[in-house]
Amino acid sequence: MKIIIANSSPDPIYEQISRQIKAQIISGELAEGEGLPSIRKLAKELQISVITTKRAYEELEKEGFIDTVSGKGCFVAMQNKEFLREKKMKIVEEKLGEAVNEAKFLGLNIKELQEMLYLLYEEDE
Amino acid sequence: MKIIIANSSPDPIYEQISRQIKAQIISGELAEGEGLPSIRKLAKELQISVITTKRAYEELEKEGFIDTVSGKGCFVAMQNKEFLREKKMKIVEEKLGEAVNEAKFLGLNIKELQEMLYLLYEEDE
DNA sequence: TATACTGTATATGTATACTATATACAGTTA
DNA sequence: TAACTGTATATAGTATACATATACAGTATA
Repeated sequence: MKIIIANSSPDPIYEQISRQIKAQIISGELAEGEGLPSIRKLAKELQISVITTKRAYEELEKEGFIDTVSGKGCFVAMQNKEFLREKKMKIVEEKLGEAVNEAKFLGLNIKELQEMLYLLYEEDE
Repeated sequence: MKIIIANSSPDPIYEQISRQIKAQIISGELAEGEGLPSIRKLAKELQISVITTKRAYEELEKEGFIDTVSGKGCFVAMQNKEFLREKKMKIVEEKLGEAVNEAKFLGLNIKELQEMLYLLYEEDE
């Protein structure tokens, strides 16, 4: 498994790790049921503390991307497509909700908002 | 000018102030060119430090809602409607942009996003 | 010009949250 | 038992955010 830590990045190490693993799960690069490196192994490889890798894995577990079994290891969760989809929706919904609240406060109507969304989406295709 | 500070609120004082003033400017309750209470006067009234009111005003100036003139005071900015609109758009765009990035990363298409947006907007009407 | 207002700049205290850690503990397998 | 897994607790360093006092500088006007 490839993980790259940039010390120059403003993002915390544990987040860099969990983000990269999450991306690999979503893209299918990491298959369902596949085992992840143990927190110790990964920590050694990346020259960081066990606690930090643990925290990265914790994030992933909280979001349902992996299952972790004490004494055995961490594994990519079996996720039926629908469940994964729900999870994605929820993440985006949160962000979108903030935008909507702001828009309402500022008096933008739904049409304006939709147009804006469309433009932003097409922007860098 | 009415400003209410809730010590129970998790939001910092300066933000409570700037948010309320911003709302009053947007709603027209505070007219263009109208003078705001001086940072000292407001600070005394709210029983807080001058620096805190100053900070609230700074926020407002950064966003273009007020103009502040050293030695004279702070005034609601002259804002042609178009300019105000642009500003609103920019604020919302930022939030919306985050949502779009997340959506793309997660592989949601524009149609799904638009639907989600619509539902969120209609939600609490 | 003196006075009484305006906003400004600097240095400081405090609290809180975040990141990362060491180390001792507990489960699993062979 | 040995060698691997993850877990829990206590701790330290750092960064950031919030609010402050106080000394400074611009402006108006009596």
